[in-house]
Amino acid sequence: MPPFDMGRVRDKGAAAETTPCGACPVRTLTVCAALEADEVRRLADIVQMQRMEGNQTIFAEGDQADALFNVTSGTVKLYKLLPDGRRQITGFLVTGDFLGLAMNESYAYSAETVTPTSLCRFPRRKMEALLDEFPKMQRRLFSMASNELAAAQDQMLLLGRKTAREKICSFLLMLSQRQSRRGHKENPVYVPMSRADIADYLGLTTETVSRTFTQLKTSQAISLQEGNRIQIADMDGIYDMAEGV
Amino acid sequence: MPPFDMGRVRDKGAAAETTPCGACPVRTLTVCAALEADEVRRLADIVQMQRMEGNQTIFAEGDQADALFNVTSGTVKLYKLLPDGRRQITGFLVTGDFLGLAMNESYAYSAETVTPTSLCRFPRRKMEALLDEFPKMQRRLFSMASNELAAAQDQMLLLGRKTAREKICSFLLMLSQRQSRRGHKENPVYVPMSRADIADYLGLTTETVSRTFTQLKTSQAISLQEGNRIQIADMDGIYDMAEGV
DNA sequence: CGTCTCGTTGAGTCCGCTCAATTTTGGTGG
DNA sequence: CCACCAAAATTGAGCGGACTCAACGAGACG
Repeated sequence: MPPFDMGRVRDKGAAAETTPCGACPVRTLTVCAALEADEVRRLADIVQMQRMEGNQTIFAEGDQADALFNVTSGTVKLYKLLPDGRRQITGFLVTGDFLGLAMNESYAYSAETVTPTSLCRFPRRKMEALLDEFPKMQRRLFSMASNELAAAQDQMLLLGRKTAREKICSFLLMLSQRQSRRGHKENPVYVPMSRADIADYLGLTTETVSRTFTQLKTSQAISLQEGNRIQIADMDGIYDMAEGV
Repeated sequence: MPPFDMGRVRDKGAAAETTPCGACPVRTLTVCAALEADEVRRLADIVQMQRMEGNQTIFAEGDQADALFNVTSGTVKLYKLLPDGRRQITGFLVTGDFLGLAMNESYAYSAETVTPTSLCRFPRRKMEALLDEFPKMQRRLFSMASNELAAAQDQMLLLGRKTAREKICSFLLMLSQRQSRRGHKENPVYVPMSRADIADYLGLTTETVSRTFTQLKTSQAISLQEGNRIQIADMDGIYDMAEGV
């Protein structure tokens, strides 16, 4: 056992922690991709690596927003709560995603890890100073925010107008497309989150999520595999069902 | 009748069209607020004023995105459609709001006027060139995108987890707060959009919207006034109902 | 005055929810 | 390696809130 174990022991890419950004394996996926070598070094000066287990709170809605994050591995969920405990998950972040786009002085949502996760932590003030220096980075961040906004609108369409089956199919396709954009195969789809998380993301209950998976399984459209993976057998069918065709 | 009637006749602030930006009455509300006088002049060089009646299409989802807009008066709705015609309105824009935050090469949603509307139209390429020149403006736009993102998350909570009554109450409060932020009274609330638009914004049907208004009216929480105005009689009660308390 | 659109109201249905009971999974210790 | 337990997922039964379908009323407009 090492003298300190902030979780680094299980990180195969631990080199990233000693040379924080230059050797970062996910740099091309994220904000940092916009930067030159010397700019990356400036970023490395202010960044702190952070590793967390699953189901840990990163920050809570209303907390003073004094840091931004970049997810370098793992999955994170963002959510908002109603006073009586009803929860809406507004997004799942994966490797390369930026955490902290929507915030003023305080965070507008809570963030929790789903799986064990590595984060780059940027103190907010220093980050803002850096943004003023590097318009390219600012631009990149703006473009990411634009994409987020477009995704948010898709999600509104889903929540407001789609049936349970359409929601589940859309969800599977979203995960599939996301992992293929990240350079993985589109199939099988890795689904690390619980039924409860899926339900709170899609505006359903865990029972309905479960029943809908069963239906899709029975109709041979998908098959559940080990390790939280789902094989989409009938990709075209799922596509059509996602839009109600 | 004037020789040309692109709608200007009904615009009391028609001066804005002759000195496009310098004299713009809503400049402090929007992107342009970030700019110096000489920068505003540069912006004025590329802007076109545009006036439209109600229920006109500004652009459609999938159209090539070659312009951005600023709403200088009136109300605009943004929406997405499913193949079978189901519609989700993702937002209502009013005076000072920026139109075109979420887009790549093509628009991610359709935009239609609700009431007669004035727009500043910015050709996209020229706008992008200007953004590179004026980081302040870029920054302002980023900050607006952040706010939009936070609002989108609130809307997801509403769509995914709130009941019909909670949705209607939240909607009224949103309109009330928006108009008080614009310097108007918080009450009565101006509601220019149809029941169908409200329904498609809240993920309900027109019948349910109508029934819920009737309930709130019956319970003395609100009263409908002439001119599409709604008086919130029990502001605290509506607040509580908006969050299910 | 007739027509058309929009909003309201009523009656009945259904999809997804609630409540409850199993079954399965994954982690722990013997 | 297996037994045990708690947590998660699945399945069942019945209910209810919002939907569908339909009728009716109220303005707006020609």
